[in-house]
Amino acid sequence: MVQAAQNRIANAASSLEASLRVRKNDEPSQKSGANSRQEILRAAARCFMQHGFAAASIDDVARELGATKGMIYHHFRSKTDLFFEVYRQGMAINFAAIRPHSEGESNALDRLTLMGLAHTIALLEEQAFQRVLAQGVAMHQQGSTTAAQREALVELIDSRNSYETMFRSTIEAATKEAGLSVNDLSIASKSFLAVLNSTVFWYSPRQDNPKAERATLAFELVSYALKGLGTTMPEAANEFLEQYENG
Amino acid sequence: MVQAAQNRIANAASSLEASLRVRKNDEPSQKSGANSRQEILRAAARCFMQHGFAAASIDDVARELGATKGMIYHHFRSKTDLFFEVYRQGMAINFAAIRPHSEGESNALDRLTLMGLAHTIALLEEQAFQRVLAQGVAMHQQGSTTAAQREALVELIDSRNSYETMFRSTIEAATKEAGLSVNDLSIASKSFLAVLNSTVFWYSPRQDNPKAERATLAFELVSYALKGLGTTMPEAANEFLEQYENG
DNA sequence: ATTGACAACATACTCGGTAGTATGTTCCCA
DNA sequence: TGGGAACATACTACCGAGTATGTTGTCAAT
Repeated sequence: MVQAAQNRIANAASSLEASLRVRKNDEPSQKSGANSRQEILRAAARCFMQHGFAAASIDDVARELGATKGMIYHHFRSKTDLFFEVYRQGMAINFAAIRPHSEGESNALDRLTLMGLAHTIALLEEQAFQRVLAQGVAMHQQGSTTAAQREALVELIDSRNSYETMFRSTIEAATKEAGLSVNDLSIASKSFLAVLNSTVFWYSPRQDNPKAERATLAFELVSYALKGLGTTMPEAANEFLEQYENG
Repeated sequence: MVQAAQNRIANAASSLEASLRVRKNDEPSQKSGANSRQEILRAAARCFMQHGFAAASIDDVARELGATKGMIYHHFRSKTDLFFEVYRQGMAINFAAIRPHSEGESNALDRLTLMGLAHTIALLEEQAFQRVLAQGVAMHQQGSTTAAQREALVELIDSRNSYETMFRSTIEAATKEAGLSVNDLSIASKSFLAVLNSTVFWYSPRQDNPKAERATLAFELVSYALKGLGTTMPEAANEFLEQYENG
């Protein structure tokens, strides 16, 4: 089941990239088409970020698009479904960011470092989606009415757990390989991610050079998180960040 | 202005302790009196924690107390005011927890460690209030109607900033005294607190021995946070935790 | 070219929930 | 005994989710 959830998330990720590519190649003001769904998701992410799920209204999202409720409800069954899709997309972005580095042939510490850097940069580049993830799904445990919503809910929770497990097992491997000072693996994993995720609450992008700023911020955070595990930043980090700033 | 805010927060803290003491000495089922205000705050904190500010209704809070709206609005002007008071109380709890250790005559690293431990334990003991703090006040920036509310808002923000500054300056002092590996002081402070605060999102108390569990959890978290700064837990931690578990 | 059918919205409406208020009611205390 | 504190009850007004229906463009078949 977790694997199925991951596959669906991965599909959502690739369809996201596809639609983004389509939008670039199409006419600039193409209003119709399947990418309107993507615009809704982005606008919804901003609204949910600003006001929270309950306080954000469907009309707010529509207004941000210069549209009306009818459009939203043409693409999504309910406000809850819309929120879940935003959440899925956020998770898909994160999975797409770290997966390439979770299976590299290098050692575990390098993998962990690159995963952390990629995670943090994805966080900084998609703040809106990430703050929706930070809001969590706990609130919806109470009042998910339909069966499909409950199903979607456990899928999101599975996906989030699977994501954290990827970090935890990499930390575990690195602990064995490099002899880190990890006492409680669960607490260490939570703390590691907490450091990286903390940016969404206080980072506001500067104007001059966003890419360089994100790179240095990610470096500082991952450096702190690694020191918390009892190790230091490996050389592989510099290579990755240079590639990011140029690519 | 910041100092004034701190004083008012401190007053709220001592009045909290006073009312708690009063409740213990009074008859067990004393319904009337000034402590009903405290019960409202505790119930409101639980509701705001579970559903978030917007989704939690005044009737929910009243129902949790076996009362009705009229009682709530007899003590608080509006839902926003109630939230602000919960927030103030949460900050007051935190200030009361760490202040004794922020002015001890020991070295900066000891002070930082004890502040971190006290902060984390206060977090674990008052989850409801702390999750309200985590929700933040950003949402209310938009729609604070009355002038008094806007004033209260900046006071809360000042208070929060003042709290973080206490940690930041202690980290700065410890960096100079003990030569920590802190590059960016601001990022280090944010990360330090992020590790300690992360518990509110995933900690759920066990039944057997809550005090011991909190002590070990706080130890692990502060240990991680200190390693992130490039140092290790000093001996003063053990003394503090033993005193906590017995006192 | 015409028609019909469907997608992609906009408009107008219903309806339940909730913040806030206005008005009792009870009890205590001066 | 009367006045106010500490509530409960009853009511209003509004906002927002969801729905029902109208409108427009497009495309495909005939």
